Amino acid sequence: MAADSPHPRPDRLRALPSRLLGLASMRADRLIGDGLAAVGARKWHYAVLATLQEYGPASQSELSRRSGIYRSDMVAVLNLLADEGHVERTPDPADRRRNVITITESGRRRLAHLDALLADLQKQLLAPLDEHERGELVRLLRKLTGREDEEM
Amino acid sequence: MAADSPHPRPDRLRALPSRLLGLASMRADRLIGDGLAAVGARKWHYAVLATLQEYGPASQSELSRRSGIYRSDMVAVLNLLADEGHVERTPDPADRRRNVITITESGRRRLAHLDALLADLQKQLLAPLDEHERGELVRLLRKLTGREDEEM
DNA sequence: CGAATGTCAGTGGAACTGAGATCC
DNA sequence: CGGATCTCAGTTCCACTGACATTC
Repeated sequence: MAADSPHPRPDRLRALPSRLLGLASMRADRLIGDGLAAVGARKWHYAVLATLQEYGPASQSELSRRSGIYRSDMVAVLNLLADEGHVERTPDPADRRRNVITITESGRRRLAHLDALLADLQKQLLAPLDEHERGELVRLLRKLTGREDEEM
Repeated sequence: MAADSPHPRPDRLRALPSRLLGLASMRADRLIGDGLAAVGARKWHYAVLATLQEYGPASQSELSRRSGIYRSDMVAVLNLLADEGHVERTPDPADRRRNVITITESGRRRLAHLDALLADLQKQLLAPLDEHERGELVRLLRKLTGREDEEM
């Protein structure tokens, strides 16, 4: 435990915000990823379904911008969601470059299911924090990522 | 928190702690990664050098446990650091399975340099937060990752 | 023409696994 | 012998890039 330098800063690693963020994020990813995998889903599927539900039908590029998924990767995600019947991909008659993506009834049910699951997983994730601290953490993270002014 | 009602609150994605953590972590990774790359370093190199400085010489397994890098990946990191002369890898006479890793003078200088760089990058990362909020964020993250009780 | 769209192939980093050789 | 250590090969996942044909 004894450091060997004349002025040892104890544990610079542990105090590094970037490192703490990485650690916390990795745990969250694991928890959420495992939870979703248990029902055969991935976080991207949830992201797309939720975005569709909240913003309505959209082109693939719009979906990309809104959900943060690259439009190259969006293709595979939509292929899967379409195969499962959670989403419909139809050509846009007004602009033949575009596909219009629409959530289906099956997709809505799937989303509701995932919503409940996600809520439970978030609870597990934030278990070490009390009620006030959870709110604070979310507030700070939103401020940090430049999203504090967006309406909830 | 998460609404699963027929009238969903806008932006469940944006409010998801796991997602905010991921976003913040990704930005931090980018910022720190780019900053370190600008001087030809990677975060693992810093992690290893800092761990050596604070805990003293150690075997590769010990280094792995302390820094969180997998044993398998540690090999490549140490190869690089040894090539650059920042670290010495000598067989342990007491246990010939082990290598004893020691930080060199050059490694100490490198670490000091990276320390200054890292401090600046953390400042940039936390720029959106005021002084008190930065402390709070670190405290909450440490509590979340189960590190709040370790001595600083 | 330039710009946007959907698609596919591929890169690079990081986390992780498995196995083999060596040694306690 | 079981178990730890170092090493290498390889896998999986993710964010990201480049290129291409089509359409506006």
